Order: sequence, then C-alpha cells, then structure tokens
Amino acid sequence: MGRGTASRVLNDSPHVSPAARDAVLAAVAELGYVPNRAARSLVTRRTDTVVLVVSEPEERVFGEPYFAGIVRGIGERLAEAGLQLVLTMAGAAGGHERAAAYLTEQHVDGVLLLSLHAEDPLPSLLEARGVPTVCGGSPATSRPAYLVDIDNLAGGRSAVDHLVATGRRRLAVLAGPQDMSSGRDRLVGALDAAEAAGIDRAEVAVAVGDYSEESGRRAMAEVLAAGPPPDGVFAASDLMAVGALRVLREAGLDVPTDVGLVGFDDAAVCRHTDPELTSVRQPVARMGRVMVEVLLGRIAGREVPPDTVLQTRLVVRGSTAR
Amino acid sequence: MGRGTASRVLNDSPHVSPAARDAVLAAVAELGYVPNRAARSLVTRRTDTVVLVVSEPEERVFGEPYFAGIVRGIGERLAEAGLQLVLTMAGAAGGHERAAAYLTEQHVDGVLLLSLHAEDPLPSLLEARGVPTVCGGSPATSRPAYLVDIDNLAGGRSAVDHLVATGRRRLAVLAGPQDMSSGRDRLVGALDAAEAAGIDRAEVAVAVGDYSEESGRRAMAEVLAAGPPPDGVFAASDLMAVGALRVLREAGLDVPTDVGLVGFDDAAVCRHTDPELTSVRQPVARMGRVMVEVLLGRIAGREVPPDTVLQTRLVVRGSTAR
DNA sequence: GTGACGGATGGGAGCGCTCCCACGCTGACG
DNA sequence: CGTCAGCGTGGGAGCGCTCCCATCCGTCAC
Repeated sequence: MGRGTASRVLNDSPHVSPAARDAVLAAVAELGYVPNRAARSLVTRRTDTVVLVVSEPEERVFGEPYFAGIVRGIGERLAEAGLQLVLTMAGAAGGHERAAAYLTEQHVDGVLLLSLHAEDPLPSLLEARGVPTVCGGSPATSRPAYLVDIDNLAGGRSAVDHLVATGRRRLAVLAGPQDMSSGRDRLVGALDAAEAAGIDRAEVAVAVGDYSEESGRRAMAEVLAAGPPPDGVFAASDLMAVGALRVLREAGLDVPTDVGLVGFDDAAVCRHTDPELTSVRQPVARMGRVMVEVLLGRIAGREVPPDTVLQTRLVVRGSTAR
Repeated sequence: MGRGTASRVLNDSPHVSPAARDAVLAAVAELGYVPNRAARSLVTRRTDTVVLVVSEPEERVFGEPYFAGIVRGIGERLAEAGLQLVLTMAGAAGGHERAAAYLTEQHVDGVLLLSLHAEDPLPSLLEARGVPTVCGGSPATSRPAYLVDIDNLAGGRSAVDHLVATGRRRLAVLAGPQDMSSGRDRLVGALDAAEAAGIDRAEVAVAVGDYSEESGRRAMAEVLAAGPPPDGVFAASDLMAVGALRVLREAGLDVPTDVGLVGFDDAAVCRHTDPELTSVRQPVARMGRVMVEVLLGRIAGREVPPDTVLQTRLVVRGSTAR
C-alpha cells in the first residue's frame, strides 16, 4: 500500500476503494499514526489556523464581556469550519512586533483584528504581506479594507433618543476612546440625537474614558465636578455605566429618579446592578461569526463584501424608568 | 552565498564571518524574506509554540479574573522565552476531541492544562503521546504527573481562622466544584480550621457551587433556606462571594455586622463591592509563570520538580470588620 | 477474443528548511 | 617552505507530506 493511497484516505479524497480505505484506517488505528502538520502545511501552504489579535492588554481582554462574546462567536464558527483559533493579545509592549513576526511567518491562513486603535500598523502590514485580514471595528482615522462593525452611530442615537423620550434634557455622555471609531461614533450619534431633540450640542456634557469601569468612574466624577448634575447619562460601555452608577450614588443622586442611565453592550452585568441597567445591545457573538465568514471567503478567494454593519437594539431596564 | 550560510545567520549560530552576516541581512531586508515556519518545524521538530487548554466554556474563561491573571503570567514568561501562546477553550461540546487532535499533530512543543475536572482524559493522552504537559490545579481524583498548584488547604484554613478570630462561630462554606482539588481542598481546609476552633464539622453549613457569581447566589440562598443564618461565610471564589453578598443583603443581613464574608482570589472586584471584600489572595500571575518555567524545563529535557505549591495570603478588608 | 476506457494504485518529485560533511583558505608551527 | 589545524563556506541529504503522472487491472463494447 503506497503513501499516495494512505494520503488519499486521510484527506478523504475520492477514488479509493473501500478495501484500501479500511486497511489504511486499521493501520492508522493500530500504529497510532498522526499526520505531521508541518509537513502537510509545507506542501499545501495552508495551516488551517486563524489568529485573532486583540490590541489590548490581557486584563482588558479578560475583563470586558465584549471580548468574551466576540471570541465565542469566532470560536463557534471556526470550529464548524474545522479551523483552529490562536488568540493573541498584543496590548503589552513589544506585543505588536512579536505578533507581526508570527503572523507573517506563514503559519496562519488568515488574521482577525480586534480593537484597533489609531495608527495601528498591523492591517497594512498584513495586507502587504498578502495575509487575508478582517477587522472588527476600525480605528478613528483610517478604514480597514475588510471591516465588520456594528452601527455605533445608530446605537448612540438610540440611547439618547430614549433618555430624551423619558423626559431627560440635561444630558451627559461618558464617551469611549476617541481613537477608535466605536468610541467616536457613539458620541457623535448621541450628540446628533440630542440636537435632533432640540438640545444644543455644546450643552451636552462630555467626558472621555476607555470603556473600563474605572474610567467610567473618573468620567462621571469629571462631569459632576464641571457643572450642575445631568438628569440623563449615556455611558459608552456597560462597565463605564457601572462605574458611573457608583459615583452617582456616592454623590447622593438616585438612579433612575434623579438621573437616567444608559450603557452599551448589554452585558450580563446589566442585570446584576441595582437598578438593572438599560443598555444598547450589540450582537457580539454574531459579529464574531460574521468576521469569520468574511475571512473564510477571503481565504477561499471568494468575492466578499468589504463592509458589514450590524444593527444594535436598545434594551430598556430599570435605570431609565420613570 | 549558500543556503547554509544564510540559515546560520538567521539562527545566529557562531562561525559566520561579519561580512557574510551583513550580506545576508541586507538581502533579507531587501527581499522582505521571511522564513517558512512549517519547513523549519519539519526538520527541527520544534514549533516554538505552547498551547494553553482551559477546560471551561468561553464565558467562564473570560468572566473569571482568575484566568486573566494566569494567562498574564503565562504570556509574560513565554514572551521572554520567545515562544508563542495558543489559547484553547475546550469547554464546549467536542472541544476536547478537537483539542486533543490538534495537540497531538505535533505542532506544539508543550501543553499547559488549566481547570481540570475529574476524568479528564487529556493529561494521560498527552503523556502517552509524549507531549510535555504541565497542569495548573488538579482534578479531585487523580494527580497529574507535573503539577503547579496553590495551597488550597491552607487557603481555606486561613479564611475560616480569620472568621473565627473575629468572633464568628456559626459558619457556612460556599464551596467550589467538588470534582476539582481546588474546590475540595478549600472546603476541607475550612472544615479543618473550624474543627481546630472547636466547632463540629457537621455544624458548618455547606453548599456547593461552581465559582460563578450565579452559583454563589444559589449556594447562599440554599444555606439561608436550610437553617438559621450563619454569622460567618467563606465563599470559595470572589465571584461567589459577590453573589452571596447580594443575597445576604436582600435577606436583610448586614455585612459585616451580622455576617462576616470572606472570598477567594483577591480579584479586583474585591475593592469594588460595598463593603470591600476580605479575600484569600492567590498568586495567579506567578502561578502562570511557574507553569511555564516547569514546562520549559520539561521541553528542554531538564529535571524539574513534579509538584510546585504556591502559598496564599489573607487580605483583610471591610467585609469581616468588627 | 481484442481493444478501449476508466477507476484504483504506486511512487517520483519537490515543498523550504536545517544538519552535517567535505572542502578551501588562512595562519602558525616545525 | 611544507604541513597541519581550524574557521568559514557550499551544497547534498532528508524531514513527512501532497500532488500528479504512469501503470495496472477489471470491465464493457464490438
């Protein structure tokens, strides 16, 4: 029995007689044979491996529910396709160089990029190297070639629309990082909605954070220190909203009576706060799946849509009750 | 210039003249040459890649601060050694089979196993295949060949010692999963300490959870439903303590006045609760580093200690104040 | 009975790299 | 001046696999 036949069986290609197939499988079982992936990759030029690069430090990645959702979606879809996921956190110093080196050494079929900040060299570097790449979310200043994102503009709008609809007029926005389109768009959407409701953009108090709970606390404190307390607050992430909730309470303001509070993500934490948190749900798991879908298309050389935008949905809970 | 010389330069082996080295490096820079890792692996039989398998679903891994700490330690130490980390979550259905297949296909130099439950076939399978493996924590029933763990027995003891020292006598333990040694030992340690303080083991209320916040709520509710409320509660994880805190408050019991509460992990969340949470600190990042250290030793064929036990330290905060 | 056809099979070639051997050159020593 | 040691270098061999071509055998039509 030649190597050719064995190879055919293991890659279940046609034109193999049942007898030969059985013989090969029996031999494989008996010898505990496991094909050498390096050798296979060397000739097929594929690795059946996809890497996810998150440009944040480990603490952030593991602390924020947003990432868990995305990774789940990615992992599920990749498993269906029979591919392995390599997770890399390139937040720390030197992480980027190491990631770039790894990625270009031709042992991944494609790359998923998450949480891109401004001036990240990775997308263009990878494109230049010919590694198929799909981004989840984009930096504020540039637009990656293949992008899956949620409609942050509409999400921000829906949050403020709701605050206004429940009678709030003195608004504050605790914005996310302004070097990411998600941070910027949520803010812009919120301001658009305020304006549409007849509120001057300049009258909306804005403080910038980085999506973390700690930054939410800081931003909320900043807003309270700067002027009269708002009666409606939109935080760009649930974690920031949780931080804000604490600061508001410490300042003697009741949520939702004195202040309506809206978060973003619709993470599990929303149901654990008191009151429960109204939030803009983003379909994180689906976003992960779609990213993989687009990437698989690119790897296969198929024509794929360069941009995919997923919609958000407002989930109303106690923190904005009237 | 022959391939041999080029190879020598790229692997910076000695016996290369400076002139040849410069020439090679110049050529590399000019051509944008990147060595093919598959080809290298094929001949060296090394991949410079280590995989971390966490036997939990994604949600858990990303939700629990414990994992973030371990991964940080692992990532740091691995980066120092110039190795890549592949993160695999094998919690979902079929995850184990896929992981096992991947791991045995000879593209990882070693495996780190985390959160092993009883009857996990992975450790013995990998040993049989000759893949160097190091476990972080062990299942309740078996003992992996190479193990890095924290002293859960002493940790559980220190928690109850402290409760007793602050005058609590009616104790409850919200235990972790009993198919893991960490869950079992923390409970046993706690009961040992109770007994040492003259409290009958049988009088300590015990409810079992799985380290999650939700399970902490359930376990606390179970204890409250079963008899008179305790005045001292030891939860096997901080997340469980947070859940318990909520249930205690809803039951009209004040922490720390009516009930003293101790968690385990000393996660960031301890400082975010009200009152702040007394907790048993476990050196998670260091545990990650040590796991890598042992694994690197095994990969290099060095003699390494089969067992390493790291000590815990009680951090006292408001939740046990008197 | 013979020729043509098609599916199954065996094996050569080669993927890109490292390993190692052999060779050439230089410098020191007899 | 010849010889030998030793560093640098070039290139053959081979890692384990897939691809593809040539071959073989069984089948069917004429």
